[in-house]
Amino acid sequence: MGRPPCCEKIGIKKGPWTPEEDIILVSYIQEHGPGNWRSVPTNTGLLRCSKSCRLRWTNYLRPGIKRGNFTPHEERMIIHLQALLGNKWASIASYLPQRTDNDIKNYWNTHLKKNLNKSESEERSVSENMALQTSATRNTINHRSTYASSTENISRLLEGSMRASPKSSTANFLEEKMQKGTTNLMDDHENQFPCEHVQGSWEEDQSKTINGDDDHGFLVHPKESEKNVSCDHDVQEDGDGVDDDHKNATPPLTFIEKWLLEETSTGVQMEEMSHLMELSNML
DNA sequence: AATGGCCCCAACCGCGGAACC
DNA sequence: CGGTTCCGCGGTTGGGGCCAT
Repeated sequence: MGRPPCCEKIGIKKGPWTPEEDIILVSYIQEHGPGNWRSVPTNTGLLRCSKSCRLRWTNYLRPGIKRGNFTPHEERMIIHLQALLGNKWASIASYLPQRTDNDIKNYWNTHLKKNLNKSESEERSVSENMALQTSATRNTINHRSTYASSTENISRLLEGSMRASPKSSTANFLEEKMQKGTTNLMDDHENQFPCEHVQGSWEEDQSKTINGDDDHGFLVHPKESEKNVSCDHDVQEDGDGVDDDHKNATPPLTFIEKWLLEETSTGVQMEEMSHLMELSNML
């Protein structure tokens, strides 16, 4: 006999998650920590399969997720990493720990791939840098509100829920939750996951990060992360990039890591980029 | 105001490898 | 060791929102 079945197929709810379900899931994970997804639907009473719970958590509810526009720096990183790694979204996401693989995949499919194809067909001689600048400009003009954190994210969900429907008992419960201080849910969360962007024990193999601001985010590859876990801040909107700790990181850096370090501190020149691409092809 | 088309993204599906018994 | 299930990943899609007409 192997493991017992994940979940009953019958009676499983599909489709968008409601704020109530989100709260139930978050509350449960706060208490028990992520993992053992099979037991989540059973213990919470959620009519969702374990897979759906895991997906909802990792792609949406997990602390430290940055939502909204991708910065030009993130865009560059994705383009580079995609060129180097292919469609290994999970691997790419490990270099952008505030973003989920799903987010990156979506962004690639809806924005970057389109832009790259377009610029390729229009004029192959025009540098990629130009295309990126155009894209970055569009980004700043056509910006959407950025979810600063999952806290705000859930707050929004809850607010929407309150407005949309007369107060149910669940809604009252949720509102109570929200009114207890500044979203106690996430305060508690902060206690349980003191470093939001570091997933720590619940996903040991996830990358641990040390962040700069949007344009200068700094990160450490998973394999080096244990030494460099830092919990000094939430999702940052300021800071200026590489700090001394990282410069002093002793383990040998991979090619990509080296490039990322260079990239974050100096910006990428197109010649360097093409050179790097050549190098990576040779590897 | 109504309608249709397009865009975007959250969520689902299916697969492969890992884990468990 | 083989069978069964879990977990994570990449690809795909459904539907809501936005915009032009």
